[in-house]
Amino acid sequence: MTEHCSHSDHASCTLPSSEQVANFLDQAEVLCDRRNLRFTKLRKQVLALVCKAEQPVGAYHLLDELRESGRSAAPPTVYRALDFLLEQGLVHRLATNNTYLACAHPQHPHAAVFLVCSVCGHTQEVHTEGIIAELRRRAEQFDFAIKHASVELTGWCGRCRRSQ
Amino acid sequence: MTEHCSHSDHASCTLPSSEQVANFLDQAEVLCDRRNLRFTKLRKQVLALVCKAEQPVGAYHLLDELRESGRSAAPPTVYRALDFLLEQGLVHRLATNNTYLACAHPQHPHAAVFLVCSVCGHTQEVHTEGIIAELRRRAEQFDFAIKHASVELTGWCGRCRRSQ
DNA sequence: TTTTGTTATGTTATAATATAACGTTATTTT
DNA sequence: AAAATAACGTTATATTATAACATAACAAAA
Repeated sequence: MTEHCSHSDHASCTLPSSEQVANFLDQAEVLCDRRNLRFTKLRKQVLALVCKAEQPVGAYHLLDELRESGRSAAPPTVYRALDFLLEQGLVHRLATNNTYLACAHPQHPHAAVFLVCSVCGHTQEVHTEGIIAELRRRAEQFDFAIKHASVELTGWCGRCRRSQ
Repeated sequence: MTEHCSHSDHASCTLPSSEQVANFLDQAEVLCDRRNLRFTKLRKQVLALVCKAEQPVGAYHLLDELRESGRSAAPPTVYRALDFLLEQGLVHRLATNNTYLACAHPQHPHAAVFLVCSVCGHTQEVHTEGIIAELRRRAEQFDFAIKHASVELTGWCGRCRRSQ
């Protein structure tokens, strides 16, 4: 698992080129091995589907894809796999639209900020530790210890704004 | 509608004392009048229910309460009222747990940060314009214009932390 | 290397959350 | 008063997620 993001803009690293997907899956396998967890065929397949999607996907979309692949699958099939991947920090869940996307930086646990375009659906994971640290400080002032930060910013991406 | 919060800690102003609820409903009515919108009996009743709840409530809980009050109600009844109240900034929706709570400061549109205790459910609206402004700046760096910020911090409140 | 325990998955059913569609009532405007 | 608009009633259904229990796969111990 690489430690640093090679992108200049600090946006999502999980672009769906097949090479990147394959690399990401390999890294996920290493990560699970190190944690003595089973990166089963199902989990790998679900992660691959999430990973190669251009945009965050819904659970039932993944379910359809699993079925199309020939596998017998029901809702618990996909939710259980997603739960595992969420716990391991390999995917994120967007609460505002009930979708899942591959984590850009599974190597170290992190809270992330998501920019969700309400027009085209394009979603970008931005990792700004500064923001999260500031939120943590503010929460502490209220005697509150953050376990999970859901920061989802919905609006218009530049592309959609310019094309009206 | 008062312009400034009287609390020292900048937490939620909507505590469920009946006096405060009545005051809040009056303010909501004034706000709707000024906007030439109808603060109907249903909308008032739903806002009252949200407002007097000690914690954020689910839509179907509100539905039950409407029915208990003798009114004929179905899911659209409550969702339509909630949609209106959301649009007017009188209530917020928490995406992480599908609940609704009265807005602490409906007088001016604002994005808020929520501290949600995963143990006792206690939820606090914190209004830190600094955080939201900073998020907006960060988003701008990505050519992104925020329409809505969902910032929900889940964790342990001091009370639950101290009692383990 | 069977036995045993644990983890993961299959399967059916159902819970929980939310909206579509269309008819009726109430309110506002003309 | 008539027409237009907005709100609400009602039925049905879509969407998202979990409960519960059986079977299979894997790991650890004997």
